[in-house]
Amino acid sequence: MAIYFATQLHLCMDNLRVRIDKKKLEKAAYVLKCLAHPMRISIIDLLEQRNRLTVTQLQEVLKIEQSLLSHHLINMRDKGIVSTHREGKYIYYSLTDTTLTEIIDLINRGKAF
Amino acid sequence: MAIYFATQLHLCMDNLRVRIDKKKLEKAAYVLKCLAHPMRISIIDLLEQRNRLTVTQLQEVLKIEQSLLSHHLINMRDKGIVSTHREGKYIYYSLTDTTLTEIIDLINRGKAF
DNA sequence: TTAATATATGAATACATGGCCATATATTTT
DNA sequence: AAAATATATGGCCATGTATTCATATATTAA
Repeated sequence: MAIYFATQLHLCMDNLRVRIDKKKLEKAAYVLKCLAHPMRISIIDLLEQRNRLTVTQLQEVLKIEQSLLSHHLINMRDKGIVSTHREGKYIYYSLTDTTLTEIIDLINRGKAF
Repeated sequence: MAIYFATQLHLCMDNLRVRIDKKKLEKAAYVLKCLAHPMRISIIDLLEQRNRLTVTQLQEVLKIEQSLLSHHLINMRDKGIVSTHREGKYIYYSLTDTTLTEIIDLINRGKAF
């Protein structure tokens, strides 16, 4: 009876598969890990409002230490979430993908959040 | 000149604010942290397909060690991402919020991922 | 009641991350 | 050229996370 049930479970799972391939799973986890921080979510929210901001401008709004902000920004840049553009002594940061703002919007509405 | 520019930046940032309140930021980061793992993304993908699955069923598809899967599931349950329901010796896991599947869908389409 | 199955828990360990500080580099202003 | 400004980097430490292993608990089957 136990064997029967187990077999049944087994059969029943035969056509169930993870639909996302391994590479994409890893990339997604990698990027989500980067989203998963209050400060970085804030940065995304700010960049959504202004398109591009310098480190100093972000620092002014976020009120955090310069090097900490820099670490966060470079983390985000390394993961392809933001891109940079230098203009004189300023470096402008902007979002690379609107998917992120959609995720933030979802978060703002979701029950789980 | 430098002072003028700095002042200008300052003024320009006056009406820029993070639009998400602190509590929500923290909750979002907390939940996203939980999404940010290949195994847990896979679990969400599977639960989206079947509505509810036992640990054994998940284990069979994911081919990972029992206690590791258990740790992941309990992590997800603690964060309100999944809920459980016991039936005899089986414990069924299911998703609590469709926001998550929307996020997974976004991930599947987004450039950044 | 004993054995088997399903699931959870806890300790141990390795590794990653966040935050802080000091310092380096690039650019501009004086 | 020197000082000031904007940004990045690297070391350090504390804390968090993933994984494994051993063991515990709950339920059902024998």
